[in-house]
Amino acid sequence: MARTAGSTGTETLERLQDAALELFAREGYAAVSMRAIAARTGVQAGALYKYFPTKQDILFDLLAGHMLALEVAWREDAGSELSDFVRFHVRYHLTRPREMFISYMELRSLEPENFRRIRELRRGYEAIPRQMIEEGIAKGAFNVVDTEVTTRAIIALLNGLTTWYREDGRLSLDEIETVYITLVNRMVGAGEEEEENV
Amino acid sequence: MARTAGSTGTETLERLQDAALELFAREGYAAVSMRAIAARTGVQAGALYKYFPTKQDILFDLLAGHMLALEVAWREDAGSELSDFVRFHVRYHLTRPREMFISYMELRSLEPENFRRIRELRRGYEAIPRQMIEEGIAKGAFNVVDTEVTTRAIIALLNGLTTWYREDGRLSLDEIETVYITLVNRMVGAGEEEEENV
DNA sequence: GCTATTATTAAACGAACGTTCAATTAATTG
DNA sequence: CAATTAATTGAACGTTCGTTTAATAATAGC
Repeated sequence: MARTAGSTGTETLERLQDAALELFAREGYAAVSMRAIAARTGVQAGALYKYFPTKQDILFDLLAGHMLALEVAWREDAGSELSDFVRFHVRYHLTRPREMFISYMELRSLEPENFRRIRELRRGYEAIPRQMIEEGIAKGAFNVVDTEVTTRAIIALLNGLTTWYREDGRLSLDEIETVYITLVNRMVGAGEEEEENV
Repeated sequence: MARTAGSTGTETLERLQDAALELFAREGYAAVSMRAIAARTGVQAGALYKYFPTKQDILFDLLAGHMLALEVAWREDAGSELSDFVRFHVRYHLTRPREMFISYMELRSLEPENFRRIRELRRGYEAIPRQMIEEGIAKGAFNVVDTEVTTRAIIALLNGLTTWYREDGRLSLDEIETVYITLVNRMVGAGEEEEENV
């Protein structure tokens, strides 16, 4: 019962977070035990508490980390068109399916205060397409029946990728990206006569 | 420790199923204890086992019951147009938000065999819009970039209602229904020049 | 009004849970 | 190479979990 040969804090932390991400995505937060996370990390359960004070903190850190990285990534190659956002969103999330999955599936597993904080980050991110849609309507470039429902529907469409996308599927990332851009453009009534310019 | 005055099996079963539905929807299957379900039902935990052999069976019965009722309801007022399906789907689910929520959120909580059975029911139901889209394309009434991605995206859009719809929201059922029909019509490229006929 | 039958309680089961902590070894520092 | 710090073990804590069961009160059938 002691320190393991070759162990370093940084590496164990990385394995721990990857283990938690994988297990939370596969089984759901509530169904995953600290012992299961520890086993996948390659340590005993007690060792996890060197890195996180509670199980809840593991989840919160994963979700907050994802949301912050997402915002940073967007700022790095932000575009001004709604199609730029769709392209970015699809590409970013399809290369991180587990993060995408838990960050909308496990909101309910957050304690109230943590929930509020993640919800705020999420609101900030979703404000991006929301504003693009509103501006497009204001400029007359878009044409929708109801701004609010359309906005929510588009966000739901994008997040819904989670429920059916499989990395080993026959569909390529490019293909999905292209189709989603077309779908969203149609939903907002963009172009109208030159719609298919993706 | 005995039978409670005025108790009947049928009524307790109904309360039990409603309690489980409410709690599973709010907290998630894994986070809900048999004792919590019992408390909301108004009995002790042991009494639940007169009605279901295991906790898993409560969930399975809820999901299977929902899927079967859904299919029956569709057969009762089935239409031939994709917009008929969208109208039906939105209306049926928005009046049953808890069932809608758990039946796509708690698939992961099903044991393998139960999962397969519910997935089959779900496949059967989703075959309805799938076929409508395929036929629309074959007839030249629809125009899409990729059938498979479009179909999945529409299903994801419909199921995504779950994530943002709140019964106390400002949006009426009719309003959401109308917008969703328009959105789906646009996604499949229906009409093209007379698109807004809902 | 007795007799089955039905519905429930209360207590108990072992297992698993999240978490704590003293002991111990590996790596790092000077 | 000794002293310090970092990382981990393994056992234990009290609690809660899903489930079982004997006892018992309320109802239904004849």
